[in-house]
Amino acid sequence: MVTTLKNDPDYRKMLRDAGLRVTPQRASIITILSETDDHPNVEDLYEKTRALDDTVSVATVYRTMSVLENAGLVRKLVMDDAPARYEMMPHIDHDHLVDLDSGDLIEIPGTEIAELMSRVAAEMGYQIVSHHTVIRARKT
Amino acid sequence: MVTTLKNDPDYRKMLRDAGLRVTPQRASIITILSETDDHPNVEDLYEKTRALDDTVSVATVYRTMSVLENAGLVRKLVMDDAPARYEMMPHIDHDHLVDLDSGDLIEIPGTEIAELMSRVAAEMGYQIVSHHTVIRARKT
DNA sequence: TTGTAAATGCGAATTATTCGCAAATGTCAA
DNA sequence: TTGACATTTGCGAATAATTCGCATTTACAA
Repeated sequence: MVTTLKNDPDYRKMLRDAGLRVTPQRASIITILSETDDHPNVEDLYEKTRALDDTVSVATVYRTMSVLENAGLVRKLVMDDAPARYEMMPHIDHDHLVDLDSGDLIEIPGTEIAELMSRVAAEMGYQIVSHHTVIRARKT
Repeated sequence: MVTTLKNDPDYRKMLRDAGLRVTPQRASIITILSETDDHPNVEDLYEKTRALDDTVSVATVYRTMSVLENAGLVRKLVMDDAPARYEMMPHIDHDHLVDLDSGDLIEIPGTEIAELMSRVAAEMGYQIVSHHTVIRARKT
């Protein structure tokens, strides 16, 4: 069973531009990840994608995330004590905060932090490729 | 073989204040971690500690890092694709940058980034417990 | 000094992730 | 349109980091 994919206008181009083949599995996975507004881990992603396209395997989800991360299309959020989570690379950058009581992962709006990091890195003679910031915090 | 420990004036007090027992294994591990200026992972730490005190086991190194992290005495640096690394909680906060070409982990001097994060978190109604920032970058 | 909860070592278990390989398939050039 | 061929895939086995279970030891408060 492979239901029709909601038409993401760009995923084919995105893949092509990155020199990657457009496979049905990649299309399904990207569709799911794009339509999700939380930050799924591989297991979440695998289950949701399966409901749409039962030709995907867990290994392919892992491989796809890895390949898309290298292409700069996906961001991996490395957690302290839980499997990694993923999001489509946002056009407007943001960081992440884990609410230690609820376990929720919240996006921090605004680009201030990323901008400051770039500036500081530049002062040290570096250009940022990616940054993983996870702030662990509690409501005051 | 347990050679004499270099006398760290405070580790006993640190542990006591955190409600933790002072064991020889903890003393050895803390001594090693305090005297190291790089950011060892558990394996590094285990090997170096062993040379000083062969009563420690890997499991205890893991447990000690976990317990000290919860007590706020040690910071865990979660890496993207490598085992976690550790440092004694610095008095002056700093962030970390991985040089993607050399693999080196470099400390970013200055507290600007941490201060900005606190401010932004405060605006969202949160108080930061800890933050793990690893910037991946390349020399320009 | 002693009773007891906490900490330890050992090795087995768990969990996330990667890998090897044979089969399938996307793409590009003719 | 058709091959040719490198890429990608599924599967299950392998690996690597970390945690756990349990019997034994030990720190330390009383």
